[in-house]
Amino acid sequence: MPEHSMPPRPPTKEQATRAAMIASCNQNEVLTRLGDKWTIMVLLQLGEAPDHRLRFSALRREVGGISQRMLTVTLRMLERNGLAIRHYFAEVPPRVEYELSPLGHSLVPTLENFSAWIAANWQDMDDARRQYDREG
Amino acid sequence: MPEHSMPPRPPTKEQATRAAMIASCNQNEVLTRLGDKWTIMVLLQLGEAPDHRLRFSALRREVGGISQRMLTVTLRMLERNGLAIRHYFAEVPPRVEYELSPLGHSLVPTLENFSAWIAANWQDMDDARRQYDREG
DNA sequence: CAGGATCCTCTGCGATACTG
DNA sequence: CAGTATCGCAGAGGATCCTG
Repeated sequence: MPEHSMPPRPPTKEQATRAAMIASCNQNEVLTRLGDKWTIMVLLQLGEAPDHRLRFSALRREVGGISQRMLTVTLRMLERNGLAIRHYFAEVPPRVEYELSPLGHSLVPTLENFSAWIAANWQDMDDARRQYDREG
Repeated sequence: MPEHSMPPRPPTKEQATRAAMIASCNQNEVLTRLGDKWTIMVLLQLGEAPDHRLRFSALRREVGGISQRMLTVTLRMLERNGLAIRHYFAEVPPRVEYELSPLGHSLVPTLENFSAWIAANWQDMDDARRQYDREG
């Protein structure tokens, strides 16, 4: 079964090929979830927002370049893992706000470190890259 | 052009669809490179190693679960971006050691934070996930 | 407005085989 | 030992169209 389409509410299978995934591999596993660029960007934006809270469209604008699909998927994943809370308002044009949970909020400082490092050092990386490429 | 095979020494094209990628988007760009799980794992392992230095096979063992191909690709990318230094010894069975550059080393503390956060909180994420899935 | 359903295109990455 | 070269496929993720 190709399994196209967006993940229906219970997103996907959780079992890897082997259930034998203890501590060390969990690190690895979790890194895979949290490490992708969209997740980090979304968490950072929520972290910066007033009340650590933004509605869908605002979040999408802030993150920039993310498709609606990926934002949905990313947010669903954050909600599922307890990092974000979804507030749904059954208004006439529906409004949905996403808020960092305390757990999610506790991750923000680390991500901001990461972000700051990049801001401070991407030039150096760029230079190194250009030199590497020139040398062939 | 399908472009299979491993990236020849100058790894790949660097230009995105638009060259118009200034500051904010660079963040995004860099996150894509550094954010993947293998890169982080490799940097962490090198950071922990004596002299921040390990040979290829040792590194592969430490990281665990990484294919030889991905380790090569990851290391090449770290070298290209000035985060790691490749030391080649033209011995009879060749030996290659990878060492963190000062730049690469400066990133390690942040990654260790990340790692520590995961170790401290993956249980909570797990619980949240199970509950989310139960509720459907 | 928020997001589900589809379709379709890349590419990440493992498996495998070969070399200096 | 530390790669390089290929093949091949599952899955990530964009573009679109459609609703409550």
